[in-house]
Amino acid sequence: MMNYISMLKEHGLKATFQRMHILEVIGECGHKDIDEIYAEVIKIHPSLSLATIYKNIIIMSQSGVLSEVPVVGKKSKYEIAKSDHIHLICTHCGNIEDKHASVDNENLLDKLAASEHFDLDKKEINLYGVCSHCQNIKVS
Amino acid sequence: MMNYISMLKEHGLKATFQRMHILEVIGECGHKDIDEIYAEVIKIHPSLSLATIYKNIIIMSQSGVLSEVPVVGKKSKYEIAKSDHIHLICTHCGNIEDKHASVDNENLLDKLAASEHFDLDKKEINLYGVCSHCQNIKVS
DNA sequence: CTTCATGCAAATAATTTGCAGTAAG
DNA sequence: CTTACTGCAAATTATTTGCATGAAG
Repeated sequence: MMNYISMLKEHGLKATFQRMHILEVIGECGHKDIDEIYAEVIKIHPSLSLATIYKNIIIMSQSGVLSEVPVVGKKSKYEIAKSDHIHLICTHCGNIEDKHASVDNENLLDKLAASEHFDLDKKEINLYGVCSHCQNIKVS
Repeated sequence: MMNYISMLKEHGLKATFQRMHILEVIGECGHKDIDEIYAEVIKIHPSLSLATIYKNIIIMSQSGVLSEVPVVGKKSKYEIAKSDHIHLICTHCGNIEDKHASVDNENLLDKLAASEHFDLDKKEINLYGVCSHCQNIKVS
């Protein structure tokens, strides 16, 4: 269980109930877009406005509390910021699963960037396909 | 020089002047978003409407003529569809450069997907950072 | 206290749609 | 010819903003 209060304060943001609720939803549900986050959050905090969601998703992404996962053909999803990893994105159900990259793999990308004199900040590896769960649904 | 006419027909789309102009702009300029594509296209075809750009970007992406490159914090860019490759995305100037992945690297991702019983369709590897060009600008 | 965050409503921007007219095959 | 495509304007959806109020530190 993460401590969202200190996470926010370390990034210079006040720990409001609204932010806590947004982080709790994202922390539990994984990768969700703005509308999904809003739909979940108002269940536990009905008066929270959509404008506040927008403002906070933006400021928390910029300050490094959240990270944005842009997805082909969909609205961006958001997750609690963490070390680089691979997203397995199901193009059938839209579900996203995290996979931590092998060191070998990361090194290759680091080397590529270094050889290009590219000051690498973030590696985004998104794998699109159909998850095993959806393959079963399709068959039946 | 690619043949956009046959490219469109192979995907079941009529080869209109509008589509040809959109493809020419994307082919020459590389990765551009909707607004940039529109701004370029009306230079050579002033009557082409923004709605037509939208309709065509969508249908050409769905049919596999174009592919969408979603970018953190920005509107998606579009490129002529080609084999999987790595994008070096400069977070300073926004420029995107293509790099073809080493076979070693691709295999690792293939294996990861296979071990998860994930029916892999598209590998998206986006490297975000500052390109060598922008590093020089920042220093000066 | 003092500053920053919220919530509303209103403004703006982005995208989609319907449909009559046109062009492609 | 026939079907698909375009362009316009209108509708819809998405996102941002200003400002008075309220909460956090």
